[in-house]
Amino acid sequence: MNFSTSEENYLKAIYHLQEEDSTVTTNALAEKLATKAASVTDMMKKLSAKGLLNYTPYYGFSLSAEGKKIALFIIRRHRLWEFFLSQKLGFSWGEVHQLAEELEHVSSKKLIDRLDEFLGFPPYDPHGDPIPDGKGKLAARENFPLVLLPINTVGEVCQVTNQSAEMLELLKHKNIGIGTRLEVKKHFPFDQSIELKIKTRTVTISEQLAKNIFVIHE
Amino acid sequence: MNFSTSEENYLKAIYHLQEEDSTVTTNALAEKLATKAASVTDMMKKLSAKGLLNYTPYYGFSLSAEGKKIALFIIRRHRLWEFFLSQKLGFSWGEVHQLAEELEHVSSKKLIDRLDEFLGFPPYDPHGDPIPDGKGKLAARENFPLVLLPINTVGEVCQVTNQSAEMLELLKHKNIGIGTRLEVKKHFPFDQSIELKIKTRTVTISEQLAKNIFVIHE
DNA sequence: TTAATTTTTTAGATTTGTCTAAATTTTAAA
DNA sequence: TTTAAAATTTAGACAAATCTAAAAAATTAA
Repeated sequence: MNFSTSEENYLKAIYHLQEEDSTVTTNALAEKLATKAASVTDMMKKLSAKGLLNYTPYYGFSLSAEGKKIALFIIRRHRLWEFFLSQKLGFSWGEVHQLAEELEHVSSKKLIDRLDEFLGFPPYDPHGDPIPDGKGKLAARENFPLVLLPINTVGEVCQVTNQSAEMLELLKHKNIGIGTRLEVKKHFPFDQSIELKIKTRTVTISEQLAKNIFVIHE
Repeated sequence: MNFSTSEENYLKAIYHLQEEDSTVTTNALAEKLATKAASVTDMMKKLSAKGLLNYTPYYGFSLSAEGKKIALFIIRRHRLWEFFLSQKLGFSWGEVHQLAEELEHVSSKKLIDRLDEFLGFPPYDPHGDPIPDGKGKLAARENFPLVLLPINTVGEVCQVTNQSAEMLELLKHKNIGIGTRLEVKKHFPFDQSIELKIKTRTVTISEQLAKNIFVIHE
């Protein structure tokens, strides 16, 4: 089945709100979509009639199994485009979201599967959010060495191997610790050093150091 | 200014019809867009009010300078996406058009300029049609050696250098002559030989031969 | 547990793009 | 040059998605 841009935006928004609360209210959704409660009710009836929602008037709604499946495919499209924009076209972290909002509504499954392949089946988007695979499955959140974090992508430091005093001194000097959120800005091929952005600071670290820092996407 | 998908489709269709006839009729446009004459008239009033058309009721219309400029930018988006789909995602000549129809309506100028750069500023799309540059200029139609024709791209043989009897014999055998339309399917890195599609046939030619065949896009 | 407040839904209007059917204008034919 | 045919426009209706204002239901507070 095929859905309008508006229907897709509603499904996606409901999915995201459900991550926090399993049942979503009319007002919460209206705020998220920058629209009015009355408009939400209208759309809920429509999506409900299509079997994408469990909806009890006055008591909120949640995605049906089918609705959730569709939402995940929309999110898949969104995050793959974000990855493309960031990695291939060099857009910054902040710019990709808005553009992906538009691209995500081009719904050809074949296009998205080819794009996925072209990008090397990335498990996370530049914001660190997992990208549903061709079957709608989300990658489990795993940690991996900082050197594998793609350009323009955000990670959170979760582990540091090699706890020598020398290394800890260096980390402290650069103000990097467990929980630090950092974004990879550049890889220098000459020495494999990496330029990071931490909040507003720009920091360069050696390959040796990067290999010992583990991050999770976030 | 920003335009709806529908307005963009009308502008593009008028541009293409104008290539054949400088003034476009209501019925011709209705047929091209698979819609009704009455709908066309409605839209003509709207585009006319926006200054994109020269419109005399009952006497057809043509794009204003501004309308033409916008049409060229839509065509730029369309053809760049076609090139991307063909060259990067491996879609065939026949598949790219429909997908590009959807992608072309994502209108961020920055996105398209970055895509253009990423693709290496291609002057022609896979159908051989020229891609307007960032200023809306179309490449002049030039001939170049077959070896430079990108994968999944159509060219028309327009010149054959080295007119030795041996070469002409080979060309005749492969049924290639001036005016032959061919599509490049594959480059084999091992010997630089090229696999072509000519109508429904698949033909392989050597690098040596390909260097002597000149084509124009289209 | 009743009244006040908040949330949600309904009713009716609006905009965009489309349609059919009727009216108008132009073009072609007798 | 008048009439018939074809093309175009107008008028009025409809579907999708939205809005405001009013009504209905649920929640909270006295």
